[in-house]
Amino acid sequence: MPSAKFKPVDEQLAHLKKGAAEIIPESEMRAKLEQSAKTGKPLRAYLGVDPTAPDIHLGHTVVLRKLKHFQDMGHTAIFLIGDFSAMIGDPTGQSETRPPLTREQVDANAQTYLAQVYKILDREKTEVRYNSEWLGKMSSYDVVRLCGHYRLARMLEREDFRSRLDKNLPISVHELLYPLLTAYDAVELHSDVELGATEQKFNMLVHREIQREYGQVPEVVLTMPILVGLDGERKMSKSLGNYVGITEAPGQMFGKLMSISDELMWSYYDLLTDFGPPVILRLREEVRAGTLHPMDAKMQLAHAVIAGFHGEDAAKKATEEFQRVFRDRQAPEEAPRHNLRRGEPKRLSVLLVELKLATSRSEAERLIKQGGVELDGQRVEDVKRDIELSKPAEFLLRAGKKKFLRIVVE
RNA sequence: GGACGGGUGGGUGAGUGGCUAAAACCAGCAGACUGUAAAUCUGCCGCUCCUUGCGGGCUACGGAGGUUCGAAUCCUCCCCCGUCCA
Repeated sequence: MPSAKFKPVDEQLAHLKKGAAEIIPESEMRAKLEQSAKTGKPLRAYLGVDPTAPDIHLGHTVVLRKLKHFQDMGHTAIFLIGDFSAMIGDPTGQSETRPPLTREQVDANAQTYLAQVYKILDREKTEVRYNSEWLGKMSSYDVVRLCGHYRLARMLEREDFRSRLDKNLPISVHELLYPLLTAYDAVELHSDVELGATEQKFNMLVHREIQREYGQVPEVVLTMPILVGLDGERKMSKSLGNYVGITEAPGQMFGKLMSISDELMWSYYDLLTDFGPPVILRLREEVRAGTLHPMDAKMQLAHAVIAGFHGEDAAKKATEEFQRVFRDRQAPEEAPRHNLRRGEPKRLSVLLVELKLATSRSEAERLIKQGGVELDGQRVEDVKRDIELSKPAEFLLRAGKKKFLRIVVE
């Protein structure tokens, strides 16, 4: 007899599968959902993060959004901050040993993280835990005992370890501990489901086995694909500069999202919006058939993503602004203002540098030569153009496609 | 500790005495085109000065010296990185 508390199992499962790379094993996921429906007991789903980077970008939100799905369906979402394990360093995907973080770095990162996480998760319903709570208390004996539950050969099955071993690259012994310690998180949390990016798959599979060793029913592992960055090639990451930060201004986000390739937008639809698979499929069909312009599809995507972080109004405004500036090539509604004092006429190229619209005078002149500078909508042709600053005036300065400044001479 | 290989512009990476501000590719920027800041094409892509020119000056090939009319290129010492051996 299904509880009124939860939606039908099939519906839940379909929702959870959206965008997911793998559910391991899917049959157990279904069984757990059925069990929970029967008993009225929510599932405990958790996501563990290493607070290694202070800022969250869209790439991180993929898996957070999945956790939110569990939350929305009435299950318990646990956000686990790996403050202890981060000090050890996850070897995943690292070609070399990562330097451990200090306590201070970890704490600071954790705080910024949480503040941003609540843009997606419901603060009231989220159980936040820190794994130092239990890992910090373990004795050497406890650790040794934990290690006794896993075999070296199994550990070395992991691709990263294997390839490093093959290539004679160093593997620190403590790196082997990482999956085991985080496995203990799963034990401690009595988790039913663990979420993670595909690169976490190995770790999470170890977690299952350790849970079994500790007499628990193993969790189901749900992996999400890695979000490809704006360049369309590499994973989204801050260090590669191909990211959209979730605290960025709506206009900024819109522009960045519009700059992704037409092909990439479909995976963004999948991983970053709540559009259902049938809807996305239909959009895709329409674009292919030529009845929907790819630009429109992309604007809709940008709108949806931005609405999630900044609200419907801001998203709408960003959309209109984009159309105005880039599609219709008009001046933005509100360009940032900049006041200038009256004075001697000034060389435009010098002014551009002072206003930080160009980094050097050479660059400023280059920009003018290439026709990238406009004054009140008039392209500037003359590199030696001087700007009159002797009396009060106001004009709109445009440098390149994206930079506008309303200059006020007082 | 030993042997060998290597350090070039934001990145990869060519260049082994002048024609090299330094190939090529990527990234970045601009223009054109498109109802996109997609795609594509073209151009630009160290700094600076002016008379904006296939113009002048300065800075640049790990660091410091040296050889030379002239060095990223040759020599000396130093620093750093990688691979293999112990």
